[in-house]
Amino acid sequence: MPRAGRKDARSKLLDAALTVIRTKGYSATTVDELCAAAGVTKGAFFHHFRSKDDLAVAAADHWSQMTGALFAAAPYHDPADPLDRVLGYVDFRRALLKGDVAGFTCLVGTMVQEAYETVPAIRYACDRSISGHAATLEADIQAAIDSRGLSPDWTAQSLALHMQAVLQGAFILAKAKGGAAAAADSIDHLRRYLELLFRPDESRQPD
Amino acid sequence: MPRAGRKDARSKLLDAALTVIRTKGYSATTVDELCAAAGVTKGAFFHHFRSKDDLAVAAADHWSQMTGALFAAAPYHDPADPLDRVLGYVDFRRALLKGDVAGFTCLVGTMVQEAYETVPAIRYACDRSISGHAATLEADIQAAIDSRGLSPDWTAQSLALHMQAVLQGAFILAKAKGGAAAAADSIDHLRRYLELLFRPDESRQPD
DNA sequence: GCCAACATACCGACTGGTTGGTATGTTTCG
DNA sequence: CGAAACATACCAACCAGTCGGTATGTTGGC
Repeated sequence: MPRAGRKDARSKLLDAALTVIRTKGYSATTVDELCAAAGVTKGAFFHHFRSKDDLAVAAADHWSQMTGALFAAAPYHDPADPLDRVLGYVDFRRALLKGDVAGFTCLVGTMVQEAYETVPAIRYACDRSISGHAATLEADIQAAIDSRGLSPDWTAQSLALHMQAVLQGAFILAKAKGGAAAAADSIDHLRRYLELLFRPDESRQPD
Repeated sequence: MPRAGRKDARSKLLDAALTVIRTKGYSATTVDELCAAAGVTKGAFFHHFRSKDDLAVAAADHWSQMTGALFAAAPYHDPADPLDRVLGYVDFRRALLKGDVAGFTCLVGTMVQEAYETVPAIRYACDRSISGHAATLEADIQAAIDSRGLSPDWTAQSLALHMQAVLQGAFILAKAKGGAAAAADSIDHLRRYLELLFRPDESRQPD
């Protein structure tokens, strides 16, 4: 166990991986670069990870933990109405679109694009991260369905995944356009969709 | 000018780039690999392209041309009601989700994720491709707005881009899950959103 | 009609730097 | 001490890009 308080090489490498890989992509990121960004040597890298791909899997799991803690502590869980919790989640995601593009985009969305076919272990880790995060929304979505007596022809799970798809697509727009504006617009459309699904009357526009 | 009928090295390299890069990602794709897939030599590669990045830009433009022709010739332009044309586009995109994941995912969405920060020229080319394609939907969306006398607080352009975001996000889901099912569900949600936006009455579910 | 001059398309061996990974110390801590 | 946590030195494979050369037109002057 490393000394508490001071970060060990493994943690520094994982933290460095989050920023470097989100900036340059996975394949273009070299082990030396990762070591330099983390302030450790190559020996430390291969002491903690068997290979670069092995670090990618660990980084995806680390990402799941970091984001899991962030969303678990976020205030959107507070409202009594489950729909407000779901909409609060969307608002929370939208509010995260600040600063550099690399700062708010998704590690696993980036990595799975490059490695889905060539490195199955990375694909599995990214799927775990995305699907696991989506699953945290399912209960609130289902409660919103039940509270309004709806019986839709879609599932809470598919809507939760769709929300992730919109976010991932918004990140691609942000990368292509070099800014968050289009991504924010897309998240606004997602919010509007949820309003229309669950509050068709109130959200109808006047003639 | 190359002999008509026989493909020249440049075209073969661009065609090979579409499949290889979509399968392995841009950075992980080597020039030698591209040459092997195209059946040409390295000399031919650097005769036609100054660098690997130069080919990426040309491949993005080639992608725009190929997909532009595909969508221009598609039957979703036929309906008289502009909303039906927009919905027809979504149905057409959904119907394209067949075969291998690499076969239906997007070249420029893949490339921009890796190169948005490091190679500006590639980012511009990918933005041109995505935004140019989205622009082909704007007129129909605007006509659908006008035909129903709506005055929404969103623009036709933002909705067209949102549709691209959903598609790009759906591709990421497909890559993470190793199949098209989740992507198809997401596109279904996009279609439902459009129905709710433009036909709130008819698409209301019965109590 | 003919040939020199030039242009385009392509070939493939070669290079110099880079990359993931290894082998072998050294330090730190219980 | 002994093992885990690093550090240093090194390597073989690989990779983008180069370069001299060939084959096949194309153009223009006489």
